Amino acid sequence: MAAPVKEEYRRIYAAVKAIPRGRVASYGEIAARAGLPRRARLAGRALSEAPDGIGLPWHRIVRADGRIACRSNGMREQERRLRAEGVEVRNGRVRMGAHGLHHDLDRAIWGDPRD
DNA sequence: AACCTGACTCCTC
DNA sequence: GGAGGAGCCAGGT
Repeated sequence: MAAPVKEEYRRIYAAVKAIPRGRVASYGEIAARAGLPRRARLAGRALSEAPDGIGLPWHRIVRADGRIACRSNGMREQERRLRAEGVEVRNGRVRMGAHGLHHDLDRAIWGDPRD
C-alpha cells in the first residue's frame, strides 16, 4: 500500500529541522537532503503548508541565489529571525557562500566566515 | 484532462 | 545584475 503524500512533506520537514542554527539552505538543497532531488518546488509548497506549531526553522530556507523567497508576508520576519541568529542579511539577500550548508568543512579549515 | 500558478533552479544574453 | 525562457512537480479550478 502506498504511503500518503504527506510522507514526502514529513521528510522535508525533517531536513529543514536538521539545518544548524545560523546556517541557511536552499529549497533545492532541502529537497535533495530529503531524498527528493529536483523537487525544490515541493519543498516550497511543503513549507507554505507547514503548521507553525511544530518548531520548524522555516526562516533558514532561502532561494538558491540567497534571496528570501517569500512573496507575501513573512519576508520581514524571516530576515529578522536570520539576523537574530547571526546570519548576515542585506537587501533581502543572504551570503550563501558564508552561511550555506556544506561549508562545514571549509569552516573547519579556513575558520568562521563571520570573523 | 487542460490550464494556470507558484516559499524553485539553471542557462543564455 | 536583470530579463526571458525552459524544465520542473504538485494543487487548485
